[in-house]
Amino acid sequence: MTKNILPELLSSWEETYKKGQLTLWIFLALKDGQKYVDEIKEFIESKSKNTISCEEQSLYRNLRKYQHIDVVTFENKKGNKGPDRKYYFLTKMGTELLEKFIERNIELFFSTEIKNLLK
Amino acid sequence: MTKNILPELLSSWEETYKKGQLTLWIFLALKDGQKYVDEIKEFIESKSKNTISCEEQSLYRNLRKYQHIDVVTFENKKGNKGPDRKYYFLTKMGTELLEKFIERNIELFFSTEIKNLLK
DNA sequence: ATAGTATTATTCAACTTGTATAATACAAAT
DNA sequence: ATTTGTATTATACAAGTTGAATAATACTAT
Repeated sequence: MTKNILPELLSSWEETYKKGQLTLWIFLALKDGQKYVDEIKEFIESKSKNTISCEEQSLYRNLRKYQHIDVVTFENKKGNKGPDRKYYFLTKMGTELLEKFIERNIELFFSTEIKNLLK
Repeated sequence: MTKNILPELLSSWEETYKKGQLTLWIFLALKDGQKYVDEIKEFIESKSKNTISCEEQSLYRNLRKYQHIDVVTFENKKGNKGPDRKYYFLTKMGTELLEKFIERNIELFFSTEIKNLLK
């Protein structure tokens, strides 16, 4: 009786696949409207139908990186509890960056040829 | 006069974004029919409209990895010149793996919600 | 012999995520 | 005043991938 290793393979593949997509998801979340970390996480997981999950640490790291290069910035707001929340949003450059990225990949996202490959 | 760093940001982002997608592209290439490395490379670059480029070394490494776990295998064939070419194709498990991956991500690929986000 | 094609292997740099751990800050409840 | 819970920042390591460079091998055709 041989062990079925497909589920392991699949999850390890998906873990790798996810890498690098997080930035796109974060940007989409912020394009949708300013959000703080918890909301970004929730946005990504629900919109991706739980295909993309992410640790908050990854979000913080990612957001910090893009703050440093003036792609993302934030605004303090009071939450229900605890200290102020940082509501992140895209800067002008961030918006342009996202647009350029989408523009460059639009064929990839929507091409019927790709769809056929996936069928 | 400030330097426009958008192109740099974009290409560095895309480099990261690409990581992890290569496996999917290789599998799609092999699903399309058995191919040797040069053909796989050409397939990926043309089908992705040059959005995804890849070094042959990456293909070899990737293929080797999946050979070891019985997801990909090959068949020797003579080329026009040089030594035999290895024509790679998916094993039964490889085919199942690809199907499971697509099945799990199908909503992500085709969801109209995602499309709207990208608009 | 020589040149060209195809493959395998190793190493380093660069990057990202997951995970763990720790520290800080502040608000509200007790 | 102390404790609890929330939100954030920081650091470090493991694991994984690609790009790039380099080297070696094998085989064919000229």
